[in-house]
Amino acid sequence: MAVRLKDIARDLGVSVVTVSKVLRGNADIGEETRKRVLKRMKELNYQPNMMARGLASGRTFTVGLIVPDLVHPFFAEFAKSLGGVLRTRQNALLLASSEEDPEVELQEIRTLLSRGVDVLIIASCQANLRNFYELGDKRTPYLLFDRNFPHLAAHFVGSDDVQVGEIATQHLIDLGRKRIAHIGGKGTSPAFDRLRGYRNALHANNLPSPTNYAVAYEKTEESGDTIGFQAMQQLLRLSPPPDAVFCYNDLTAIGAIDATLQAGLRVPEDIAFIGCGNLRYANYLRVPLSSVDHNTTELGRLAGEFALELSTDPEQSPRSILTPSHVVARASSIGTTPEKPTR
Amino acid sequence: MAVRLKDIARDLGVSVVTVSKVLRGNADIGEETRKRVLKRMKELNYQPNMMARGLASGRTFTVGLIVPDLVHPFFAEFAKSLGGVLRTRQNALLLASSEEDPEVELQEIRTLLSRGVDVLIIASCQANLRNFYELGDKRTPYLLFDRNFPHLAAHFVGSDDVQVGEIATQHLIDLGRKRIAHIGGKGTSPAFDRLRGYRNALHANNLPSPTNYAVAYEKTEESGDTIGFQAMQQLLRLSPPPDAVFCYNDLTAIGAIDATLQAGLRVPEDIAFIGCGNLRYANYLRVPLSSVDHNTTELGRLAGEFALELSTDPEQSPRSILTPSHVVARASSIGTTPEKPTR
DNA sequence: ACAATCGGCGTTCGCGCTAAAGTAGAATAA
DNA sequence: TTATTCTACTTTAGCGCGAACGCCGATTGT
Repeated sequence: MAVRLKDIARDLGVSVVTVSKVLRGNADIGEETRKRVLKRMKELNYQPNMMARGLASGRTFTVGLIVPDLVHPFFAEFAKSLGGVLRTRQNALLLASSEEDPEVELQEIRTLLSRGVDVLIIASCQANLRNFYELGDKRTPYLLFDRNFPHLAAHFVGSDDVQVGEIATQHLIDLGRKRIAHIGGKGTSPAFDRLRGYRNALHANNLPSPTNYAVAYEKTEESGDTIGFQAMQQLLRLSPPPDAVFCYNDLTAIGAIDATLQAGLRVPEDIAFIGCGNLRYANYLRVPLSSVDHNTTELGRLAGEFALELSTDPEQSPRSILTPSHVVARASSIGTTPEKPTR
Repeated sequence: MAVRLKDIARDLGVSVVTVSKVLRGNADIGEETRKRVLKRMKELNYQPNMMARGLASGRTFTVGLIVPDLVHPFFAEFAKSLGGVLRTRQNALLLASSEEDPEVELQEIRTLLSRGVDVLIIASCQANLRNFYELGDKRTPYLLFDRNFPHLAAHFVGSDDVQVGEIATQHLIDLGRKRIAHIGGKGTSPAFDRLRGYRNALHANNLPSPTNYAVAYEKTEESGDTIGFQAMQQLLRLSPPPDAVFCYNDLTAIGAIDATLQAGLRVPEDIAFIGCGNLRYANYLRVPLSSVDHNTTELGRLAGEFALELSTDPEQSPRSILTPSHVVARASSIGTTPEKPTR
């Protein structure tokens, strides 16, 4: 087995607790003893057994994260950034994916709780709040991200999605577009809020917002390209068709642009597009894609700080952190590719 | 606190061990008692405390995974697939990212071991084998993936990268190309093996393989586009320049194609390209990109099965599982985009 | 009839660690 | 002096579980 406190204590002729105290930086140990213990720990390459520590102390220095889809660049980047913050503070990340399935999500919540995570960060794929009631009677604090439940008093970290909808739409308006459509998502707070932002912007500029210009689909995250393609075909049949489209995400935009080009129209001359997410490859697409960047790395960092705070002090009143997003303009809206690739 | 075995035992007037035995499906419990216990477990929504179980039994039903980069689609997809397999078998996934930094990797190995993972799966970013010596004296079995150390007798799961190099190069040869270059990676086994496959294919077809046609760079994973761009500019200065290029990955290919187009050449008429990884967006790029698909989901599944096997039976002699890859041809090599998007 | 067996359950112990409560001796205070 | 307070430790008592073993009454075999 690995080295235990007991081994170090035996070697040095002190008690296990003394060694444990040195490990945790407890004040009431003499300088002499502390040095001897630390020296021996290094020599033996001691690593504390977190299970034992967790059992005894109730803290595991582990944060749980549940995302709907690991492959999605947004969640992957968030997880990466979060993991970086946790690592510098000696915490581990226990990561699970719910595959956009509420049943799986529930199971993963159980799994993580049974592993004793100190905090649970979750982008829930649920419509209702069932799973969180179950969380309620536990001691583990949780932190929602990306997807919020307005009626649940919970900690939250995410983009300001109303603002996302506003700046994306405003960008199209600023380019002189008048008939702006929206291909949106369904059933999640970002989808809802971006739609609201879209409407806000149209209203603020006295532009019409015909109801058939705003369409909403499910599964925009997994198969956005197909959905964008179909949705755009639908929008193209309207008369007049839109001259600009704000898409829920980049994949949707890619599909929508595809449909537009196949219909013999030009992008952005006939129809301009903007997506969300600022995909890594946005600049290398057939039509380089304008997009709203969510500053995901910063989001992950903030979530990490917040989570660590919650793990030392779980009893805080609910707090929301919203980060601002910004538009990255490329050919799909402004028509000329910038000299330098923009990220 | 959460429900414990003790609570159930008290409620039913039996001993804790009896309840524990029911939980684990131990044979020597009467049908009557078993039913009562299971019923009460459901009522109280009992979840075993994995830390306690881990301490007492030495098994945690947790698999650790360390990848160099979570955001990389290959690793993300692998992790997703692996996590799926583990979930169906009641195992959890403890995920860490080494950020391509051997120091971080070492720290993450320690972290995961101190959490008592039953198996450690790792795509190491190390050149030497230092970290694994440390692993050696522990009891935890480990499973390398993607990146192998030929001189280390270890379990391995990954693509057959020699074959990857061969089929990619053969694809270009089959299209009639004669001057085939390779923009490769550096310092990892896939980079080395793909280069070997490339050479094999050229040799088997009696084609020349000038040494300055095979270039190798580091950091191809993180900033492949930039590297591909620069590498291609270099290759274009040769005389004669190549008429086809096999790129280490898709991002490199994207950069290389960019350089080619900027030089006023046509893809694939003047130069054909093939990458590796079969990026989700490969079909939507300026030039839809031909690529080698690694069947990552299957790879993750196999790794999951292997890991579970190792966790129940750690003392196996080293075994390697290599999965075959296949070419997905798109415009960057064959010149015409297929009707249906191919994935 | 009596040992041998077996199904069904309980007891004991300890995994590696920490929180809390000692304790012995030295220093300080009244 | 004698009580008080520190300092630097040690002892005790679990955290929630599982492995190993123990035990008791009922059945079986001869």
